[in-house]
Amino acid sequence: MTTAYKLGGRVWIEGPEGTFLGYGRVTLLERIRQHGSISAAARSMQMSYLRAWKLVDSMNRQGRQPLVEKSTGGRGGGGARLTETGERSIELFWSAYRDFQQFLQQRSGPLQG
Amino acid sequence: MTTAYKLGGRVWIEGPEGTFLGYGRVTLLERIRQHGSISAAARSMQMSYLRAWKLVDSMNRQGRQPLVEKSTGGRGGGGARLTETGERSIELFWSAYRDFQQFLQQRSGPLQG
DNA sequence: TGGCGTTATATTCCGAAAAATATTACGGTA
DNA sequence: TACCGTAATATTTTTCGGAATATAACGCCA
Repeated sequence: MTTAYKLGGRVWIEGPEGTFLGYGRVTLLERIRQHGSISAAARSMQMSYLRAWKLVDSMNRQGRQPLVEKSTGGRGGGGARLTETGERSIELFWSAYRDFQQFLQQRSGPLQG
Repeated sequence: MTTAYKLGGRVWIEGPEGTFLGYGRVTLLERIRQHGSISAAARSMQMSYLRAWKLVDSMNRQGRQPLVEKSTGGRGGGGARLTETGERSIELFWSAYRDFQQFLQQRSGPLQG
């Protein structure tokens, strides 16, 4: 048996200012849903709060409506939660992502180098 | 009319040590064919010779056979030319690349965010 | 034998991106 | 009013990949 090559790749959804949704961004959204705050979500995936905040900000600015609703102060210091748009965005990306993975799988077969 | 999102992405062919063929690498191969040397190819695409040399080395090591044949010294200082494997590798990548572009195009349509 | 332009390789330098750090604002609660 | 943990934002520090620089080896030719 000889070495097998395979097709690799990445996909993302592009918005007005570049990347809108990608693997990392959507994973972050899911963590926010799970943990209820940007900071807890960031911690849970070894991401700095600053980076997470910027990603959320970028997504909120590019979405037709905000994907994440944030509140500051109050009991627990505040938090963040997904909007309906946020939920739909997650689905939107994973759907395209799944199709892409299938494409990669199928297209890896005919790679006779 | 609302803002249109579209699907973006990249593909590459993976070999034993990671990326084997990608857009930049294959473009480099074509430039080597065109110019007859690694250094001239690199210059023609604003790439440093060092970087170009490393890419060629990586491809040669990962291919079943070398993609680029190099000679040192002599009239003109030496040079480089594509092997038959190199030619076939270019085709191999562009073929997958074209299919991927088509996938992106088609899959961008159903992006109703 | 010296010159040329290439391949080959080591080493230093640099800038941009990421990480780390610091500070302020916020608004419930005790 | 003091405290807490968060959001929000500015600033400094670190890291790391690429660029730049330097040098040797090679082999033909004048």
